[in-house]
Amino acid sequence: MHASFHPQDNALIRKLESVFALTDDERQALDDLPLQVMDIKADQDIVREGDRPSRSFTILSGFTSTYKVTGDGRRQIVAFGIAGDIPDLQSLHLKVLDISVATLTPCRVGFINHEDLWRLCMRHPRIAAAFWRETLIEGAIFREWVVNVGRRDAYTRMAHIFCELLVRLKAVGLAEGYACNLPMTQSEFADAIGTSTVHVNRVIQELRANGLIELSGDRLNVPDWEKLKHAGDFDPTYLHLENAQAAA
Amino acid sequence: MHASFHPQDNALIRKLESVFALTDDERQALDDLPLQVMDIKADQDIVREGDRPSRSFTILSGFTSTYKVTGDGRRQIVAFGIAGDIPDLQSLHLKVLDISVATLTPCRVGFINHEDLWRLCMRHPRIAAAFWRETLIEGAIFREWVVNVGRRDAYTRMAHIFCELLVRLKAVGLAEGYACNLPMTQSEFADAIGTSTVHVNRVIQELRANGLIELSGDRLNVPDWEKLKHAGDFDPTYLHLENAQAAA
DNA sequence: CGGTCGCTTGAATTGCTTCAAAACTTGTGG
DNA sequence: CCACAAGTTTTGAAGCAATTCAAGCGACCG
Repeated sequence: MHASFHPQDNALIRKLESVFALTDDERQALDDLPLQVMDIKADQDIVREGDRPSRSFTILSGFTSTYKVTGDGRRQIVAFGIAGDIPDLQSLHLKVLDISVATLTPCRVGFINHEDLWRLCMRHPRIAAAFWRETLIEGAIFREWVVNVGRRDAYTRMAHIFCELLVRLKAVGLAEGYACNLPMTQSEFADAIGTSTVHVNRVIQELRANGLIELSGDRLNVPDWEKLKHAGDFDPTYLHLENAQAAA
Repeated sequence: MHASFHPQDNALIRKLESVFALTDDERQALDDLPLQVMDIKADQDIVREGDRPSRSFTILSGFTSTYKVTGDGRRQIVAFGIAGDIPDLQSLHLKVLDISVATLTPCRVGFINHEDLWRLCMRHPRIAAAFWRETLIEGAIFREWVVNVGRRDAYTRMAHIFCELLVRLKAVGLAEGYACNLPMTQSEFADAIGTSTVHVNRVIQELRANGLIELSGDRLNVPDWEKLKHAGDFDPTYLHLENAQAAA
């Protein structure tokens, strides 16, 4: 374990605590969970499609992308990972990974052996249920992305992604009001919304010109949340957040 | 419960049995699971976005579509349901439904109270794990659909969907060789691959002209599986089938 | 200070949409 | 058993959203 890491830095535990009140027993079990903490630089694959991992990892800090590559080499990002997420939790049940996960920024991640995860789930059914629930929410986000890419134009799609990221970051305390850090490049956004980089650029400029976003460098600010929500056809229900005001 | 229904008709139990060998105890618990069997005619919503169901349902026979509708009324189908599936199992953990499920054909479905499902999961952790696993595979399919809609052209997309449906139907014994029943209309396929109905029609004709599919009425036949797989950029890994030959 | 990476702009091209209408299929009631 | 209605498939033509290619600009970094 990394010398300077303490359980209270674990965004995953903080997230679980926000869903339901942990008993002392559960809290202890989570604190005791062996975590191999590792710092990874930006633009590195953490796991790759085809891997058969014996452990999963939680994001302690930083941003990741979950992606697949088509036969002719086109990349599609299917999810962004933020602090508290376990992007490859599925590998606990599904032996072969069908996705790759890469860092978008330098990341601190905590690897957890599947063996330890299993033990935790068996002894603490409510924690098992919470993990299951997390994977179900992840699934709900995938569904919304299918809709986004399948039935919305590029302008709406881009606005939708901004909405989703802001709300998710808010929910884990990584947004200040209607502003947050977004380290993705336009080319990464393009791979997420299924368009070309050039078109993402034009659409972002349009959003800017319409006063819906202020985006410079890594910083996003949303001057009029209701307008952006409307432009992005965004309804946060699918994120299944408990504290609904985070989704306001 | 419907008079003429017997547990051995339950495609869900057959599917679980194909994943791992059930103990007598588990088998008994599944057979005893109270199931409210219902026959539903074609093109009916079974559950709707926004519902807060106290039960889930398994498809005993027939086909369903899982869909969402955008603000401007465009429909996107995010999944097709076949016998053995539990399209709204997520509602066990997520109170508000973020999707609607409709019948594509007349369907026989079995409703299971969440209460009973919870009891089953608590007493039989391996069954709970199998259900969790099913939802994870569903998630893997959503991811592949994001890639399909985001990064493949309409011709490839259509071929991909045919591949996926054939393999899934094969896995539950609903295909004969490389042929199966596909009751979806071209307009439903369009909503699944995120294009217009007109374009689906042209693409299907192209697939036909290239000898990749024979499709008439509800019947699909694939004369050259390898060619269709290649045309659809299809790799069945993401379906996570245990008996790999089903995916050959 | 030169090289790499990300952002921006313009112009030509294209895959797909939209609109419109005809041909075919299926189910229903007289 | 035929006739009609309703839904589905097919075809053509015009239009557009987004792509591709190409080049210039700016910022950061070794």
